[in-house]
Amino acid sequence: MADVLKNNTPARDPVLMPLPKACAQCACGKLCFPQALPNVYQTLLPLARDSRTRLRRGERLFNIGDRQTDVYAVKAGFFKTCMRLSDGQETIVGFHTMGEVLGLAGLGNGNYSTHAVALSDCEVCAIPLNKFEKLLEHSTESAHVRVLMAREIARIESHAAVIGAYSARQLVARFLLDISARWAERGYSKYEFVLFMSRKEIGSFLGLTFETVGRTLSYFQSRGLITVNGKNVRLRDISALQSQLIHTT
Amino acid sequence: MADVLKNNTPARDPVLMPLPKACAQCACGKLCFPQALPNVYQTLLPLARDSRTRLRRGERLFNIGDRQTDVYAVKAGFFKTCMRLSDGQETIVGFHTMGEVLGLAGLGNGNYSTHAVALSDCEVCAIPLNKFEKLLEHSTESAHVRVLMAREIARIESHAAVIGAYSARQLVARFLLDISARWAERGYSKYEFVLFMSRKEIGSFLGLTFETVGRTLSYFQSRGLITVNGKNVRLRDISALQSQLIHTT
DNA sequence: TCACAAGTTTGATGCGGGTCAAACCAACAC
DNA sequence: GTGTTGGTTTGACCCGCATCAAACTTGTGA
Repeated sequence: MADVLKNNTPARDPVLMPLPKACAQCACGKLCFPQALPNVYQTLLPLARDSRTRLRRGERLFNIGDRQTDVYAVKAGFFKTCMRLSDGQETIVGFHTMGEVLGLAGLGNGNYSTHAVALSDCEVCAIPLNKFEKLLEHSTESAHVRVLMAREIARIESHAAVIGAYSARQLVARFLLDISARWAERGYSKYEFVLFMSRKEIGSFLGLTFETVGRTLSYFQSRGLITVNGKNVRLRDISALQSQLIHTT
Repeated sequence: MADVLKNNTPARDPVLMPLPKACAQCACGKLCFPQALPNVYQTLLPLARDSRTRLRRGERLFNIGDRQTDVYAVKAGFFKTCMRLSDGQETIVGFHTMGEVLGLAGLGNGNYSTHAVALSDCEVCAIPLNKFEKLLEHSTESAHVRVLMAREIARIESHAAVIGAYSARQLVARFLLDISARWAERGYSKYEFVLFMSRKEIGSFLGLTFETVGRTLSYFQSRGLITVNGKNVRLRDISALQSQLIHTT
């Protein structure tokens, strides 16, 4: 939780501090605050409470409804963000990994709008809200945050549209391709990866049951499109997977 | 009135020109750029290309993929925003009415991420992007736009979660209650309203077929929860509708 | 005004995916 | 090691919603 984090940032105006070039060296590279904004690398990390905040698998970064204290950049590991529906059940609205920023939706009313739970051991930059807002007084950084938020809107809109319109096969195929693409962006193989979430979590994200997710994976395997072994997945025929997307049953 | 408005707006900065008080008089009132930000009423409208841009039913405000030129505030009428899926079909991702801002998602890459189509005759403020960005150099306005975007993220996240998890009855009940609440916010009756979209459009938004939407409305009517007559709806038992949301099956 | 297109309602039927169940496996605590 | 818990796979069944169809209503344009 945010409270346990220690503030070790300098006392002077943090926004304009010479940077420890930690962002530049960070494994997230350009993914976190992406292209065309070199200044951000120099301004973000020095604002963090602690550039090495770690969470263990299962720990929560923040809770829905809690007063927002920080904005977070994921440095390593995987998170899920969850929403609680009116009937009490929890639904996953996103999976997040290195280079992504968590907590932006909380800027709407000052409370986090989702939970964020670590799916693996994680490392984040926690940027206290007041420092973050200080950063946003600079128009370049401010514009950049708008870009991040706008992308988030477009991403979720597309997800919502797809959830309502696609079949289980289409959804699972799209999910695998999405993971693969994000993996490739980070320099890993787009063909082989480890799912960092359970079938149940995939199902919750896609609006399916875990049995259907598992069955669909088995189906793809039986057709030679992928190889699955537990959480290990290998995409054997990406274009065939892609063609699953356009074919209405 | 003009004097009041002049007071807090320095004359030399073009962004903060004394306003023609149109925003203050606008029917959107506080809904457009909501509470706690009086300055915005005074700065937004003067930036518009034309404070009386009108569209007729069926016209498009912008198209997906087009280079973004403006951000829009809806003054009157109803819009839908649509996304095109990889298989070519179009899905509705939102309905929008007076006081809501369209085009914010386009700030992500400079292109509109959805279509926006007028469902009725409409009137909008079209604010050219360069003027909008000028406005955003002021930290108050910039923060306000972040609030709008953050709310949009939370709204769509919740929509995506619900689409995947709710049954047809739950979805339609929630939809009616949502319309009702937004209607009430604008000073109209929360009990009686005219649906400004077709069954097919509701279905597209909720991930259902138009037949299922119609049947569900008929079902609610048969149970005395609502009265439907074409596009005219009257909510007769709001709490019973709300209880539809929590009851699984 | 009429004519045609589009939207709505209701019914009949079938399938995709939810539900229930059982066996198996991996992770972890002790 | 052993027990426990949670995740995975596969099968059997069935229900909610999609699909197909037909009759009807509403809207729109000449």
